[in-house]
Formats: sequence, structure tokens, C-alpha cells
Amino acid sequence: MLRSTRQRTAIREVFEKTGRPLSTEEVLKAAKKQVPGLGIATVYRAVKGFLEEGDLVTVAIPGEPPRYELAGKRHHHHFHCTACGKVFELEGCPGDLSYLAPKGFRLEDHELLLYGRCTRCLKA
Amino acid sequence: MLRSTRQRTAIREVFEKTGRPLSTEEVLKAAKKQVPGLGIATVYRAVKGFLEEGDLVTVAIPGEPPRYELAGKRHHHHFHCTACGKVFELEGCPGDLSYLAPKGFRLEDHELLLYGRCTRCLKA
DNA sequence: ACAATACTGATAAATCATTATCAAATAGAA
DNA sequence: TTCTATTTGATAATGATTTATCAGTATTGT
Repeated sequence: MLRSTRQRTAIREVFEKTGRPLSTEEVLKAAKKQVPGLGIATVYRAVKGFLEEGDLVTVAIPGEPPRYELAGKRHHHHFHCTACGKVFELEGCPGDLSYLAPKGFRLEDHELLLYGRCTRCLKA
Repeated sequence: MLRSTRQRTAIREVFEKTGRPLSTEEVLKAAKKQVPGLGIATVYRAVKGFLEEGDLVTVAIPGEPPRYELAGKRHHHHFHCTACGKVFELEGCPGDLSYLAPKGFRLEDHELLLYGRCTRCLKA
């Protein structure tokens, strides 16, 4: 049975409050404000559990450790700031991209990633 | 100074003849047809050297080891077959995607990855 | 052909993210 | 409150990719 602990509660709240995909290290850092002694192993365990329960989904970034975000959102893509490394959620999508697939190939899904600088990094 | 060896020549030719992004293991397998005794360390060294010389560029795929392709091609994207794992080069691009970036963000680049089945895997 | 040195192959070692281990702490039921 | 199984934190272990090591080999300039 899955218990409700301070650690897991804090980790879940981090995702609810942050609103962008987070790596395990980002989760650890943020959740430590609520639970100072939190260990990275607990973050991995909690994230794994949330993934299995369907509360989180994985956001894979090329060449980067995976991020995780709350499940249930509609189709969207992401922006990766090349300065601070943060990943942001985007609205919108170019739409049907099947015209890009070679003839004879079957398109099942797609992923779009924008790269650049976020507002905060541009100001800094 | 960089010497021209059978191994490096074979590895370079693999990229020229294959025409799609290759992982180190794919390079090893293909280049062994020319140089049977080829070792994986030599592949890593050659790829690293070609990257530094600007002959190759990295093609990063989420959750996968990196692929490499010849540099100097015009802007393009890739198709990842979820069955065989091969990565293919695509022509075309949705074009300007700056309308997707949040206000105040600066868009510098983008990457689009299509997922599905390649012709060969659909037939099999 | 010779000499100098870069290259190769096999494999040990280093990385880095993730998982396993285990004693101590804690949530939940009675 | 008490009991018991789950959870936690620290850290060792794992898995996978990449790099370092080193003796032997091969390439290039002379």
C-alpha cells in the first residue's frame, strides 16, 4: 500500500506548483525547502511511483537527463533554455507533420523542442 | 598530426555511403566489413576526431545513445523508427516556429523528431 | 628503407544516472 | 498507544557509455 509521507507530499507539490518539467535534481532542490533532509533516492522512488500511478510522465531531452511533468495535459511541446538548462512548457503545435515522413513510412508521433534563452536569462 | 589509416578511412566511408545518422555500434558493425579487426575504441576516437575537425555533427535522440552524421548538410530533421531503432534523415521543415515561443523568450534553434515505423519494418 | 611518432586493439577505468541495500524512522490500523 | 509493514536517507552497487592505458603496429617525412 502507498503511504502518504511528508517527502512524497512535498515532491508532488513541487510539480503542482512549478508547472514545468523537472529533473530529479531540480525536484530534490525544490522539495528540500519543505523537507530539508530529503535524499535523492527518495526522489527517484517517488517519481518512479508517480510514473507507475500515471500521475507523472517523462519528458525526454536529447543529451540531458529526463524531466518529469504532471500527466493529463493536452498535446504540447517544450522550450529548453540553453543558458540555465530549464525546460518550459509550450502551447500550440505545428499540427499534422505526416508530409515530412518519407513515402512508405508510418508516422505515429512527433516531438518538437525549441532551443534559446528564457526571459530570465536574457535579462541577466 | 592526423594520419590516414585504413580504420579511419573505412569509418569515414561508412558515413558517406550510409547517408543516415549512425551510432558508434552501427559504425563499428558497418566498418568491420572493411576492417574486420576494428575495435570500438578506434570508432570512438575516430568519431571524436571527426567531430573536432567539423566533419561530423552529433544527432541526439532522447533516451538513446547519440548518432553522428556528416556535417554541412542544410537544415533538416529526423525520423526514428521505433521498431528497428534506425534514425533517418528527413527533408523539409515546418518553417518559422517563433510563434510557439513564450513572450520574452528568444528562439535560437529547434529540433523536430518524428517517430514511427520505417518501410522495412512495416513490411516485416 | 629508416626513424619518429601517431594509431590500434584489448581491456581496465572513469562517468553518470539510476537502483539496491539496510538499519533507523514513521505512517496507518487496531 | 502499540504494533507492523512501509518509507526514508546514506551509500554501495549496478548498468551503460565513453575514455584512458599500454604494448605492439603502421604511417609519414626524410
